[in-house]
Amino acid sequence: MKPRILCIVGPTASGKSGLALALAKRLDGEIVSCDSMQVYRGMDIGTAKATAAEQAEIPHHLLNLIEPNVPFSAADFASAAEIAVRKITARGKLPVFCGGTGLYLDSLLRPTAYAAPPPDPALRASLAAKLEEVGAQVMHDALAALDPAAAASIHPNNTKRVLRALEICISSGRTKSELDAESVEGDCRYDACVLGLRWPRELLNARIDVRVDAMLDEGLLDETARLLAAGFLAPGTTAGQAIGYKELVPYLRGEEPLSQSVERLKISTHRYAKRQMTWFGAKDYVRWIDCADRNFEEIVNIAADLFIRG
RNA sequence: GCCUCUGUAGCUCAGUUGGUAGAGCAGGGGACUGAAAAUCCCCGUGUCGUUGGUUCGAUUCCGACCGGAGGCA
Repeated sequence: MKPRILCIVGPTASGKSGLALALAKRLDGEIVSCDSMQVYRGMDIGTAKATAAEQAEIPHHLLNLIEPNVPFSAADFASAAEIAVRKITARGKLPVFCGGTGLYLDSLLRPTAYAAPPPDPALRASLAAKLEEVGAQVMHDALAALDPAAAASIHPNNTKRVLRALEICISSGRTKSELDAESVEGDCRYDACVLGLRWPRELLNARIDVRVDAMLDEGLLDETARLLAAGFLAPGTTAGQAIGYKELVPYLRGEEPLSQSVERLKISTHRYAKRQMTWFGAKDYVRWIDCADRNFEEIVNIAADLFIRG
């Protein structure tokens, strides 16, 4: 018998955290964050991390695991999440996953999809150097020679993926497309109920704008300045790619007015939300709840009902 | 008041030696199998400020007018 888990997904600012908290209370659960940025310490306001008060009410897992300059991957998430689920279910509680990092949830729901070898930092660095030297097209041609199927599905400009596929071929001696073919749908260790929160685009963007302003009121600029001073916002670092910080750096450096930085932050977040909707929208394991014209109580009831009925 | 520059996509601007126009950003759609808040792909008709004139044909040249910026008084 697979353990049951509940997962709340959706774009940023869709209300996942509030819903997860309410459901955890109602269903006797504990929350597991499914968010690539909330694992980092010191990134609180900008990642909309659960507050201390919320964490005191309901236990939260997978927050504040590491410093912002430490790499973390989907597979790291999957193994940490399995440990968290074991602990939670051992106490007789329900694991309630909550977060917008689709790849991380995928790594949990489809574990064999991550059977490829882990990243090899030295190999990765040498491939990156090679890319600098010969250009994207030559790297893509090299992949086409080793793994034509993978090359056909990856655009030459998408160098991150081209390099990852090359890395898999070189370090495992097998092709990425072979390994992909071995991954099976429905191999999840859990009996997962995945609920997605959906909003019309304009309403969601308006919610995002309100939330960005609220984050600024809560001290996002100070938080950003702290990360900047600690050297965590350099391009290429993990924190340096988090939305909510990199957009404010030009203002903190005196290069542009605050209003302009804030505008860019809102726009980046709109675009991010759109990518999340595209990702989750393509997943057939998500059951959607339309949030427009419904109050919080109704949404909680609908979600609880969907979970209880299975 | 006079002179100069300027008015082209939601924004910033290219451009057409006269044959009705294209980039970046924004916006829309999509992909994603160990970096994912990342990375990448596709999508551009807009009274070319208004109005007369020249012309087979004007957004392009000329005039007037209306905005905007600067200069001289």
